[in-house]
Amino acid sequence: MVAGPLPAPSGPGKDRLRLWVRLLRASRSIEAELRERLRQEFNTTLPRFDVMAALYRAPEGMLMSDLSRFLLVSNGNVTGIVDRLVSEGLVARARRNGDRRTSMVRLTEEGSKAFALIAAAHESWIGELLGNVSEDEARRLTGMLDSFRSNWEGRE
Amino acid sequence: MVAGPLPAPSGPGKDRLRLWVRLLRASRSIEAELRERLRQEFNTTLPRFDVMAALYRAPEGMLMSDLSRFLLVSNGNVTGIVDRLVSEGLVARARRNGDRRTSMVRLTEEGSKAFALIAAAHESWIGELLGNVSEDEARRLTGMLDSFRSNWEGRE
DNA sequence: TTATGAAACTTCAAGCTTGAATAATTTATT
DNA sequence: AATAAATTATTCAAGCTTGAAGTTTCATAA
Repeated sequence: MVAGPLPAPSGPGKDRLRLWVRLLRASRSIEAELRERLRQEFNTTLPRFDVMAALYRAPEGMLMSDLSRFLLVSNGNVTGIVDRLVSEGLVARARRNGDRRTSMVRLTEEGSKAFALIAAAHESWIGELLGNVSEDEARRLTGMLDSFRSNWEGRE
Repeated sequence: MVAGPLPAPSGPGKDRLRLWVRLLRASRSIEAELRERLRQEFNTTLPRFDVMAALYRAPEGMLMSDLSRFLLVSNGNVTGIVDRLVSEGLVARARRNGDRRTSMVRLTEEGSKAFALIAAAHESWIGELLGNVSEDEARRLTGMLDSFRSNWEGRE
């Protein structure tokens, strides 16, 4: 699905196909670089960073199902990642009184401190990796992607 | 750092960070939808589709290392995916006279026919999923991503 | 030639990811 | 209350992905 070294395709719909290919290659390139740096500098992974980032914004904690919905991944997936974060002492599951099926997942104090460090590095990496996109261009692109998202939501 | 409803992040570099988050969410949403349809309609996966797409554009075949470089994935990864495609009869490894370390990987006739069908569906799915991005907007976005890519390449 | 190193590919362990199946609990219905 | 249905989370098998280590082959040079 990634673009090829051959004659540029043309015809109806080709512009959108080409856009998709560029979008995918860009996000894969950046993701790969972030993954590499997270591993080298902080000995962690992108999925763990994603979970911690979500929890960092929710000091009161999140349900497992909130996490999987927010991160766009499956329930079983989150279970495994949280398991590992718990075993590293970065995250804790807290029993709830109301509903015994669920538990609130939140960062431990150690997890919160660790994340703050990683997040600062992460933000500067993004600034570097997207350095040749001007802030103005970034805002315009973001706007386009927002309008895409608003039309996307409500699918399924 | 007061707890509570999180203010939209602001400050230097926040626009790029926000752009990255949107980019990632957009491509993950679309990828998830494509994966689901490939599974339901064609009983295949996105990585297999990617490999077949690359080979479809190279009738003379590709080396394993060409494939992994082109697809932005590791060598060992491609080995596994090609193994499965070979066992399904969609792809073949052909010995080369010159260099016995390598083999040319190419689509079988069956693989080529199968891919043509899937690719047609894939393109129409993209047209649908990106339907609310106008062709003109698609071209502009593509242009921005292209300029990003050209600055990106030459890293590492 | 023979050693040395580089290149192409595979194998492996660990982790990520999914969809399906299951278990536990809560909510709704009768 | 008793039953049925829906919700929440975990478990599981299969496949994807990586980085590192290992194998085979080729290229270079001493």
